[in-house]
Amino acid sequence: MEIEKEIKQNKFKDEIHKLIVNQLFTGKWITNLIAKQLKPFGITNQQYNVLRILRGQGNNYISVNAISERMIDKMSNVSRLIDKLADKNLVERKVNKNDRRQADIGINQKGLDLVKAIEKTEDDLKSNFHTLTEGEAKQLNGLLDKLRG
Amino acid sequence: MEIEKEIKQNKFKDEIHKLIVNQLFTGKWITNLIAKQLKPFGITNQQYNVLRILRGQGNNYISVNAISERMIDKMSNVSRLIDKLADKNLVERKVNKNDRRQADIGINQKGLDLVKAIEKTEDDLKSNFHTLTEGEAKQLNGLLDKLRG
DNA sequence: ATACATTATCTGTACCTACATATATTTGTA
DNA sequence: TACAAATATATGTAGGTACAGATAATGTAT
Repeated sequence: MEIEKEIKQNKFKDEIHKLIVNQLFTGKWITNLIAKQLKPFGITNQQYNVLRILRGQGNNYISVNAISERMIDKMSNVSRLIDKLADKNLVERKVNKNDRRQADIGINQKGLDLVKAIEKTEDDLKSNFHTLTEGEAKQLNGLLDKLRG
Repeated sequence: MEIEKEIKQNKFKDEIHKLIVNQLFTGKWITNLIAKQLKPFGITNQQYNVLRILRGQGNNYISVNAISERMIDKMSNVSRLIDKLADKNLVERKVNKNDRRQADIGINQKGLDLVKAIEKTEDDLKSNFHTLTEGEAKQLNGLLDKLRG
């Protein structure tokens, strides 16, 4: 649906203003789709983002900082996200031997199993995105990259 | 910058997966730009969204529900946002005479002055978006609308 | 070796979000 | 008219965000 109808605004000052609103709205739309996907698994978007980052590291533990740098939302409070994941017994945390300030984090088997289970529902999520052709998706990716400069 | 570099991920499963991440990241990027713009004025993104909606209604008061329908983030808790705006003396709230369940909200002079002051900083915000031509912005808007179906 | 800056993480606080539930009022209907 | 359903808003709670500041360990310049 056109953004004008989504928020009942029939006129924008200019194309940039419309783009800002459209972009925010669409980001929110996707966030909500993912939240719904994750809800049955008792996990939040940010927690899932952390788990996937950790899985991407294989058996290596990585620092809180390294996780931050890889997150979609860099401003997430990773310390407390890790607390939550540790409470749920999905990740392990240990003090780095060379630098005792640093906490190294790794995903455990339970965490890996959870990510795998969630990934089985990926098709459901992706079905929301079949409105675009592969070419259009590429074009959109290019424009977003260009937008951010 | 390419999304791959922004989050240090060198490969996505497919174009859709990349698009999801890119879209979320870009939404967050804009949200943060706006938050920075608003910070000196002591107001949050959602509060600003409500104030602009109210200003768009001229001298008419509108219901909490009507505000929700016009918000970028429909899930915002408008009741409590209005509480905050009323505490800051930027809006007025009165019970609807025909339907006493309904709260009608309107912006006052102080609120209008604040919106006006913030709008004077719009050029700063927009300067972040000059990476795209007018045509590309239009194209991007079209793709976003199409994405959501 | 000591003092000072830097770095990595954690904690405190105010605000926002998502969802469930509560309260008050109005509407529809037997 | 009475009463259940629907509607409009408000509240409670768990989690997340943004930012400031605390804590502890490490690095560096003298």
